[in-house]
Amino acid sequence: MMNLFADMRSLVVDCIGQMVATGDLPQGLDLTAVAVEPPRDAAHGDMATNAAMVLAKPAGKAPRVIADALAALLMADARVSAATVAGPGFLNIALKPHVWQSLVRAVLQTGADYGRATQGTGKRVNVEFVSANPTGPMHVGHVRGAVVGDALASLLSFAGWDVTREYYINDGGAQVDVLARSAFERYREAHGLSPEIREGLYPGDYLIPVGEALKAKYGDSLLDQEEQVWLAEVRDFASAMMMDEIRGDLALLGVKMDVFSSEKALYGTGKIEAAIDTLRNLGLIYQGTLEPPKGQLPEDWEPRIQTLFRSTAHGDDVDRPVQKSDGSWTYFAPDIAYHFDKVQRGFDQLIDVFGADHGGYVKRMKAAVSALSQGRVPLDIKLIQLVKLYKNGEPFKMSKRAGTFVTLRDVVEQAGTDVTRFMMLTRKNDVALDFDFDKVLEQSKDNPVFYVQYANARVNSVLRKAREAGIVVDDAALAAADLSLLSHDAELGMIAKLAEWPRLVEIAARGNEPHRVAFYLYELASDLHGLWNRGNDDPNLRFIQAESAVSQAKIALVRAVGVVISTGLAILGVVPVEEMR
RNA sequence: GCACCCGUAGCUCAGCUGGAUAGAGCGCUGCCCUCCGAAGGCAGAGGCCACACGUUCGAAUCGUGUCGGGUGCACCA
Repeated sequence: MMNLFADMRSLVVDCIGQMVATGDLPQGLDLTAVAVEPPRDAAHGDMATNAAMVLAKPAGKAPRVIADALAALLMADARVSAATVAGPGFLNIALKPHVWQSLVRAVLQTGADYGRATQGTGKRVNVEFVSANPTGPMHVGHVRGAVVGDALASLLSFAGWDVTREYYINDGGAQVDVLARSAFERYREAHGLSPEIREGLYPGDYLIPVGEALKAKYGDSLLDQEEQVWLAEVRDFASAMMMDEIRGDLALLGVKMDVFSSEKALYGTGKIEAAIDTLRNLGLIYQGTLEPPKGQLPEDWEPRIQTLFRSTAHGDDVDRPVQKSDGSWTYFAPDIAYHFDKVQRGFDQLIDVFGADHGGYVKRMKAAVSALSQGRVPLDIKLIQLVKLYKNGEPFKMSKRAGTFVTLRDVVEQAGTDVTRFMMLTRKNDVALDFDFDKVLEQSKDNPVFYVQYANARVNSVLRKAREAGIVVDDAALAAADLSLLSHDAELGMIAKLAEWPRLVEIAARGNEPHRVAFYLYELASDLHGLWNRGNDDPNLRFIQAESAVSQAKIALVRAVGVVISTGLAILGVVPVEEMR
């Protein structure tokens, strides 16, 4: 796969090897810190390496001495046009134009696979995200986590990982009982009785259809029964309906899960016991009493003997209870079992996408996975910060349907799937994000979604115009074009941006940071808009020229940009538009 | 009180394993359509990268501490 930065790094490493062979450098050097990167300032050349500075100390030589020798060796390579030493020992490398030009051909030939990385090849990763309680429709808070999780999964897949998208249904706790009671009131309502939506129940209108469905199924047979009679059935019925609702919400966002795992399904199977026993066999389970929390003491605090997990042995601040004093499991216990299950399914890496309010949960979860996998499986937890909604500059927080919160459906119906998804990725996950309904629909540079889409539309516009002019612009013809005609600095600069794509994918995938893709696409779009407009001043830079061969070369570049935009947008789950309107 | 996250231009934010003169958008100034979409582009002004020490050839980036802001803190999920 075409990755110029990786190629040049290999070259640098080869040259270092030669210097070792000739005795100019000692053997056994650690080369992991040797990097080949785009220089911050384009005037410095095409690529820069820190090799001489990194190796200076272990080699016991001045960086510039190493750099000079390295430069001479690099110059012998057919791809290198210049290798100059600068500053404290940077080695700036300039590539011959044909190297850049051939990259365009490679992009056109590999198409949507250009930039695909191999760092995850042969490895399996599980990305757990959303995991909303099945007690109502998804709300704004879930949207960002859903998009980030889904885009991250796509990104990792593009980086070679075998990815499983997974949803953990929290259907085992007290809140599904609350759901059942709330639904029961709607069931009474369906029978013409006035519902008593007491404090603590879910008031949203979305439960009205659940009440009606209960009536359709059970008639009036549950009406005068005690709670203990109907609770379990109504709970299962209502949460199943809510999961259908949630699946619909996910579909609206374009998210497809591979696996839904149920918390409730863990109970009674012995899985929780097995997970805890595994920890016990490691000597990490004991009976004990926790210290009271520092600071203001809860009023009803009293020391209690509980079953504790020695999470402090794996980096946590305090040990955590897995069983309450009455012997029942805490929420943490099935979570341990669930993660144990994921470990046993053979994943090489686990990722959890949680809301920022779960920050206090991170250390204990990592401790559990570390213990259960004997340190084999890393768990990365991405905490997703809040989304603040605005409309007409005012905070926007009520929904017609749900009453107390804005639903995912509210957002997607107003902003559209593509806009919503892209906007959710315009911040890194641990920073709060403002989402302004007016701004995201605005057609201006201020709106990154529009800006990137506009660039893609311009690519298509050029292809369309070229066809009208009788120029052959299918990918095969463009790949066969005489790309040596792309010799202008502006064009070579555009290619350099395309060359960054594989590198960007690697960096983003390594850090589990899909937002980097969105930022890259914005920069790529900016470069294209810039190149486009330079045709105003310099007719030689216009894409469609009098000579067909010249046009083909220039259009090949434009098309290559379009390929990368499409590929990047696909990772984000955004459909590229062909034409603005 | 403790833990985690954040603190970069007037505003909203990028900044990968430490690298050369710290970037983008908005806003502000001034330019560019006889030209493939100006829904764009170019240029300019605007910074003690919260602060202080430390590590190093080199720190916005790593470490420690301080100050601001947010979030979470016993058998709740």
